[in-house]
Amino acid sequence: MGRWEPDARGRLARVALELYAERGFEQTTVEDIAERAGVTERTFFRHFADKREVLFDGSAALQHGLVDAIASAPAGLAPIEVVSRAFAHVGSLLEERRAFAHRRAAVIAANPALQERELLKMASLATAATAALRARGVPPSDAALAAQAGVAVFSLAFELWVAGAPSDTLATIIDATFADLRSVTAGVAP
Amino acid sequence: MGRWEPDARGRLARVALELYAERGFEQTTVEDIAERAGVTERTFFRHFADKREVLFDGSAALQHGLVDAIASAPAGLAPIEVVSRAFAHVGSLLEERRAFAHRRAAVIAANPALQERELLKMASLATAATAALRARGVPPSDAALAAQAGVAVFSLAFELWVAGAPSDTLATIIDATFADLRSVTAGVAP
DNA sequence: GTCTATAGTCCGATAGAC
DNA sequence: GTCTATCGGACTATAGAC
Repeated sequence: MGRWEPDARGRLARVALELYAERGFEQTTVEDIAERAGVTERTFFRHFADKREVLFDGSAALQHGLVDAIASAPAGLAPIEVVSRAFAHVGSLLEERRAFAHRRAAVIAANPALQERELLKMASLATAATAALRARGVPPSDAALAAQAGVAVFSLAFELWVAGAPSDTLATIIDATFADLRSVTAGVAP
Repeated sequence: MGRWEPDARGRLARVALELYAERGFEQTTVEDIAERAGVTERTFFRHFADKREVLFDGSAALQHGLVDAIASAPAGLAPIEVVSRAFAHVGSLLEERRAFAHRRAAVIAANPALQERELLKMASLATAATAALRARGVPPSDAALAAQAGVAVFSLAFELWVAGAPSDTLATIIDATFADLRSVTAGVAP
């Protein structure tokens, strides 16, 4: 057995969410997190660039899932349809972590500094989606608009999912929200 | 004549943009800004909540302009049309501060921490637009989608404006981008 | 206007895994 | 030996408290 407990990174991420939920983000110091995870403050900062980033450890995987789904969509689909299917796929991935996603969303909703970081991750998602669409041959401005629209729909659908009945799946809500967006941008009542 | 030079707030905002442009956001301390503006560090934090906020002093006025434009739009317009006109109006306001807006955009583009704050302001704009639409009787989910779509279009159009030819006005680009969004979400090539 | 807690960086040292 | 993860301490700037 080694000198240290394994998976310091995972422990830090779990403990941070716990403490942010218990006493709030600002009332929690990095030292508190490190202590409960059984490491030093210094170790926290080696794994995470700052105090917020610890809540966004899964966002790179999510982005990869989205990009892969866009890249592997059937040829000939309209860009908005590609994006719609890709986000629905990502939504189904999140469904498996429903309890975690809800707890995390509550913590983020309670603090503007964390919302800022979440918005940055969403913007990064949009940039990655734009690039993936362009790689399929979609013209730059179409790609950017489809990607931005997709992120807007995803964010809204995620809110509805968290607030709504447990019976509705995220993927279903995403599909419905894309349909609503089409009606709204067409200028007619859904 | 008073004991202090007037408009410390305005001086701080101008000096901060200057210094962030000269040597970068992170390489500038609040003390640097306060010193060049002829006040103490303490005074800076009395006017601005943090080092980033000093670049977003005009965002409340922008939000009011948007909300007013939504509230005063002709009755009977489709929500997306209300939003489109309101953002075009806001765009025409920015046109008068073109040089400033471009310098500010360059500084923000150079630093992720500033991008985060900008994204939060955009999210706040979307929330305010959603509320203004609901006040007109637009159903909640339509209002949120139209507002989010509007912010996405505005952000994209702003980027194009900054990157593009000086002859194109922001309002014109916004109108064109809204038209593109309609095509893209309808699933056809623009 | 002063004082202080906390975030975040930089340096080097150490201990296990391969 | 090399690579990687930990720890310790000193240090600056932000931001809030008094």
